[in-house]
Order: sequence, then structure tokens, then C-alpha cells
Amino acid sequence: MTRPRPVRPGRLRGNPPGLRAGPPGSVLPDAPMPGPRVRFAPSPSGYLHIGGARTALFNWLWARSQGGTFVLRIEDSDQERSSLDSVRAILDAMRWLGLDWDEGPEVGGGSGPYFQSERKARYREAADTLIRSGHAFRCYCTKDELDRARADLKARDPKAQFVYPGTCRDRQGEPDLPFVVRFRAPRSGATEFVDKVFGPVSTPNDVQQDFVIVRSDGFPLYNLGCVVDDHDMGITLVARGRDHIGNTPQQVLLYQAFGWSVPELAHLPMMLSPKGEKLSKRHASVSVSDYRQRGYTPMGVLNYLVRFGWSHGDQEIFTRDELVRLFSWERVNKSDGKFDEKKFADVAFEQLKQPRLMPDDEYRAAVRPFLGERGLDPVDDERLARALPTIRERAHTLVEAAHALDYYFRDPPELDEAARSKCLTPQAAPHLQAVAEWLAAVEPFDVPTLDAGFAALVKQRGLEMKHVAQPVRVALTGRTASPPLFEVAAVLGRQSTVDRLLRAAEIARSG
RNA sequence: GGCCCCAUCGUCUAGCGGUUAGGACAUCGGCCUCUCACGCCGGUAACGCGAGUUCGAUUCUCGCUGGGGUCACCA
Repeated sequence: MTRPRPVRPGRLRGNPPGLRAGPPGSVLPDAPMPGPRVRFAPSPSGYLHIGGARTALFNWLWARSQGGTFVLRIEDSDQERSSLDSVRAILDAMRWLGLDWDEGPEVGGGSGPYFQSERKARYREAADTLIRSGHAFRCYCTKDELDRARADLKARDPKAQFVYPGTCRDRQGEPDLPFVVRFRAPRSGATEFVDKVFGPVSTPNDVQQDFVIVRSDGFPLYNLGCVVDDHDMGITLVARGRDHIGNTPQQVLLYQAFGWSVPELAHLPMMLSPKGEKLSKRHASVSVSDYRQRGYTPMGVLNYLVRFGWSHGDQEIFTRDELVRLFSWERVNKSDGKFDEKKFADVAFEQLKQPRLMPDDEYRAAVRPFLGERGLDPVDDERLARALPTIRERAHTLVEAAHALDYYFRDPPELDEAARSKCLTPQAAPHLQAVAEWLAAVEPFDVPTLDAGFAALVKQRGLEMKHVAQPVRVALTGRTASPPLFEVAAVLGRQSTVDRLLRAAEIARSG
């Protein structure tokens, strides 16, 4: 159901030749795809935030489940805060998560450009339309004047809320002064919309003020850019975090002023910090790339995120296709939730652990970079394939998996000092020697035979299993914790197993 | 403070008038065992409060309380 979309190489900005759109607002005749058009519109002022990823996911799921179109738009109208590095980081994280976009940076599409910084003329044109129709006006008040007025009011009445006094509402043109464009907000009545998640929402207009839609530098403000782009790009449903529900009335007002129909709206409950505040990096890792580095898988991340506000009975873990098949707005919750790293870790582990959800070959490919980070590269794929089943249930992340696999690929294994001093003692030396000699000759060299033979050997020497097993474990793995002894030995093979035991016996003898 | 929104275990949630209020994480016991895990069994733990509506409210309505969001030439 999910369609992998090859991403075209090329310039980061703009569209590949041939995909360049006509004037904004037009749709290429050969482009139409049925179904809803949704978008994710991050602001490139940092990494991809985990909450943003959740928003992107819900949009993506809706597009994919309906055979619609997922548009990625970069809201970089604030030049101060935007950076190309951030754009790269966001695109990279989106791809890693498998949230592929049908239109947007690097893939083009029929309603670009997809960077707001390249659409300035269009916003200006839209603002002029509003000025001509009387829905907006030029305001020559400077930021300093307004700030001063704000401060004065605050001094007189600390509780009062400053609202733009309408100074320039009916002022005649003063061509040589810098200006912002303000929307002429209604002062009576109410603005209403129906949210797919929250239902009807109504806000009285008397709390509305003449909000700025174009800055003095000519760049649009969020509400204008958002409305114009969503309209021009043919967006049929806007899904975003609930922190945006408050300026939705302003956007509705803009749609009405333009004479455009309002797209469907769906606001998502917020992901709050464990303490119930707005989630920020003070509380937890909030960057998608952090989880990638920690050895979480894309589906591990997505599974945690999707249950945040959406559910399907008691099911906890889903495949990508299941999510696409099952997702619906009816199942989206209204109440905010708190981010829980422990639960996140468990969901990620659950996803990683089950071969049904993470096939062995995928797992091997995913863990390789982490082995590489440990200096284990290249590794023998055949051995990796045999080693993997022994550690899967022991590794909660790919980082842990790489650690758990380490001694299979490092010869001799790294010897933990505490393990050495505790287990490789002079008393243990003869036992290690005996086990080595037995293993050198035992036939066949397989797990059941080895298990049985070892038990017999221990008994014959009048010892207890636990006293011999640990030295052997340290000999084979360098550690006191590992998969069952002979599962390790079977992966290592006879030669390597015997070598490690003899070497350990040697170390043990010298104390 | 104005406006908007929300309300089931500590957390994520199931529930859509009648249930011993279910699952998962976390937590606490126990089992399994060559270590570590995995797994399994069991325990503690929730409908914020008050009015209605109803034969009957966790579920519907209102109020209260609590929590969150938002009030920029950020998005």
C-alpha cells in the first residue's frame, strides 16, 4: 500500500527541470491524483521535532490510506530563523522515517515552489488583493511605537491586554514610509469552524485584532502564507497540532476575505512533557535524529508516535501497512498526552524484537552501521545471520544489538576487567583447560550435544554448573552476561571456541 | 487576565447508558535458569467534584475545579 518514491537527486531548492509549475495556483493537467491533498509544513529552524513527526505521520497516513497526495512545504518566511542545514536535517529525518512526500523539495510537483521564501511575490499579490477589497490596509506604525504603547499600557494596568488601536485603519497612503499590511478584523459576531477532531469551535470576533499579514520587509506572516499556500496548493485537509487551533479563526477570516472555501481542519492533541508542559529538549530528546542515533528504528518511533492520540483497540504495535489500512480521524483523541520515554523504549523494543515486524535481513542491514561505529566493519554476513537470533531478545535498541554482537566479530574478544578478575581465577584454569580439550574432540559440535556433554563433564568433575559456566562465558565473550553458552559456541565454531578457552585458561593461570 | 480546548490507573489508552471498568508501560511479588535477557503467573493502581436527564450514569447536559494551548513585524 505504501509506494516507495524515489527521490531525485539535485538541487536542494526548487524543482527539477520539467516539473516546474506554472503560476502558483494552477495545477498541471497531467498531475491530478484523486483523493485528499494534505501537507506537512515545518519551519526549518532546527531538527525535526518528535511532535512535528507525529503531525507529519498523521497527514502521511491519511494521504496514503486515501490514495491522496502528501505535500511537503518549507515555511521559511522568517529568514532570521531558517537555515538550509535545518531543511536538510528535516528532509533527512522524514526520509529515515519513511514519510515520503509526493510534492515538495527535491521531488517537485505541480504547485510549487515549495519554499515560502520563493513565493514572496505571490503573497504580496494576495495582500494587495485584500487591500483593494478593503479587507486589509497599510499600517505605518513602527514596531517601536507599538512596543512603547504596549509598555505604557502595561505600566498603567499590568493586567490589561494591548490591542492594536486601529491607528492606520483609514489613513490615506503615505508612499515613502515603510509599512506592514494588517487585516481589517471584524469586531462583532463570531468566527466558527468545524474541526474533524474537536468538532465545532467558535470564537467571538471582539477578541480579534487587526493582525499583521505582511511584514515591513515584504515577507508574509504565518497566517497569510499558510492560507495562500494551502489554497494555491489545493490542500483539502489541514492537520496540525492543537497549538495552532487558536489562530485558525484568523485563517478562516482570511479564507472568507479571499472568497475561498476553507479546507477541512483537524487539530491533533498535544504531546506534553512528563510534567505536563510544552515538550522541549529540557525534558527529553525531542529530535527524531536523536532516536535514530540511539538505535531506534523508524517503525519503532512511528509506533510510539501513532498511539499518541490515535488507537485501534488494544493493539500496541503495527506494521506500516497496518497503520495505513487502519488509520482514521474517528479514532483520533482530543485530550493531550504526556511523553513517556520508558513506554517509548518499550514500544521501540517490541517492534525491534519481533521478526514479524522486523525481518532478520532488515535487522542485519539496520545494525551494520552501529557495528561500524564499534570498529567492526566489514562483518561476515553469514556469521551475522547466525549470531542475530542469539541476541535479538536481549537488545532493546540497535546500539545494544551492536554491543551484544561485538564478541562474535572481535578476536580475541574484549575482556571486561571485572569479569576477568572474578571468573578467570587460577582455580578456574584447569576447568577451562578441560572444557577446551573436551570441545576440541566432541562430535557433533551442535547445541544439544554440547549442552548434554557439558552437564556430564561438570558432574564428572564434581562441580556445580554455575561455577564452571561463568568462567567459560567470560572465556568466550569476555563478559559475565551473554546468550546461552553453547549457542555462542555454535556461532563461533569449534576452532574459535577452543582458542578462546585456551587463551582464557592461560590468563586464568597467571591470575 | 481574555479567548479556545481538554478531563478513565503514575503514563499511553479501551469503553460510545446496565462491564467483577479491559490492555500496555512503569512498579511490586513469584516462576523459568549456566549468566543476562525473553517469556509466564499474580498483586497494587483510575472513571476530579456537584447538580440534573434516566429505572439506571464512567458514558448525555450544565456548573465548578483542575490541566493545557494561545494572545508578536515566530511558526
